[in-house]
Amino acid sequence: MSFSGGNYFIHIDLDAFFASVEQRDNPSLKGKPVIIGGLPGDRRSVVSTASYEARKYGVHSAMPIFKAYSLCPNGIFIRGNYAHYAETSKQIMQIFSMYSPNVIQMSIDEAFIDLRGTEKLMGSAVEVAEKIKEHVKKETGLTVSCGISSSMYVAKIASGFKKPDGLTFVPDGKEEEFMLSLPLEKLWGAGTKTLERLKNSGLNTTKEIHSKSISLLSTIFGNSMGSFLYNAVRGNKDMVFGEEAKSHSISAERTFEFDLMDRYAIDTSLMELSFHVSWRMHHENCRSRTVCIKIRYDDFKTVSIQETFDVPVNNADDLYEKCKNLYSRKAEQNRGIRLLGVGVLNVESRENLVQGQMFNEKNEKKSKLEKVLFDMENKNPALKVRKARLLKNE
DNA sequence: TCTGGGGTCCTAGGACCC
DNA sequence: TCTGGGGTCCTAGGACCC
Repeated sequence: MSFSGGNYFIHIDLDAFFASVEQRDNPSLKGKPVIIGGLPGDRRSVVSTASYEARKYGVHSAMPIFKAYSLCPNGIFIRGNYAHYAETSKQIMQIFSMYSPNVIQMSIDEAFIDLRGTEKLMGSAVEVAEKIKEHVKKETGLTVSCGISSSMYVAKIASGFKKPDGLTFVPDGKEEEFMLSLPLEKLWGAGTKTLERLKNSGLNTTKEIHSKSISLLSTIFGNSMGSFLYNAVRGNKDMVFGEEAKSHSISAERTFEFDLMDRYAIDTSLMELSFHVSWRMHHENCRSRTVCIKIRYDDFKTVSIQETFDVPVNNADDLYEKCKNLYSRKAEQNRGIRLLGVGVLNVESRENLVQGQMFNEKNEKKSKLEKVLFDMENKNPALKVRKARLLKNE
C-alpha cells in the first residue's frame, strides 16, 4: 500500500449522532434502544435518529413514531434537544479543523476533510483518520466512522461501509473496484425511485450498470442521472471542493397535528411561518424576490406556488401578505390542510443589491423596525415581541 | 393513527427577446 | 399561406439527502 502522493479526502460521519449524544449525557441510556424525534402518542412525528440498539428492532430514521413504538415498545423515546446537538456538532467540527485548514461541513453530523498537501505535517491519511477518531472519542465520548479516498464521492460511501466506529480506506486506483463490490442500495444519489427503475431495467448490481454505455444509461434515465450512474460505478463521480455557495433558499414548514380547515387558522399559521422566515433573512442579512408557499392536503397531495417580484421582500408583514395571496390563488376549497410551508428562493445578500433599485420608503422603515425587534428578542428571549395574534397560540 | 423539516438539484414547459 | 434557433427567466413538480 502506497501512501505517497497523499491525495486523500476523509469523509466523517458521526454515528447515530443524536441518540449517541443522549446516551453519553445520560449513562443509564447506554446499551438501550433510544429513539429521537417524538414521544409515543404523537400523531405525526417521525424518527429522527435511532440508536443501534433500536435499529435491531427495525426502527430507522423517517419512520413514524407510532410505528417505531409498535416495533419497540420498550424503547426510550426522546423529543430531542437540537440546540444541544448543534453545540456538540460545532465542538467536533473544531476538532476536525485541527487536522486540515480545509474542512467542509455537509450537515450537522458529517464533514469532509481535505488532506491534500498535509501529509508531511500530519502523516498518512489513515494515520490522520485514526488520530481524529481517537481525539473525538477522548474529547466528546462519541464515535465516528471514516471513509478515505482520493474521490470525495467514494470517501462518502466508504464512511458508511463499516459502522459504527468504522474506518474504510480505498487506496488510490482502487475506487472502481470498490464501487463494483457494492450492492446497488449503497449508491449514494440513487434513491428508492431510481433503484426501482434500475431493477425494472434489469440492472441489479453496480457491475451491470458498469457494463452499459453512457448513451444507453442516458436514454433510460435522462442525461443527468445517466451520466451520474455511468461515472458513479467507476468511482469517477466527484464533487468539487470549496465551491462558493450559490443562490440558496430559506424556508419553514409545519405539519399540523390535526388538519386545518379554517381560513383564520391557516392565515395565522402563514403569519407564524412568515415571521420565522423573515427572522432568518434578517439574521443572514439577505433578501429575496421570490416567495413560495407549499400546501399539503389531507391525502398527502402536495402543491406549491411561487411568484417572483421586481422588488425584494424585506419584512414579515410584506412576506405574509404575499403568502396569503398565493394561498388564495392556489388552495382548493374545503380540503383539510395537513402542512403549510413558506419559503424564499434565490436569496441574495443585502450588500449585493443595487442601491436605489429597491424599496418604497414605508417598507424600508418597516424592515428596519423589524430588525430592531428581532434583535431585542435575540438578546432577551423572554421578551417576546410578537403580533398579538401569534401570542394567542402560545 | 401512514408518511417531519430543512435543504439542493433536475426536468419540462412557457414567455419573451434577438 | 406551416413555423428556425439560441438564451434567459420563471414556474410546478419530483427525486434525493441528512
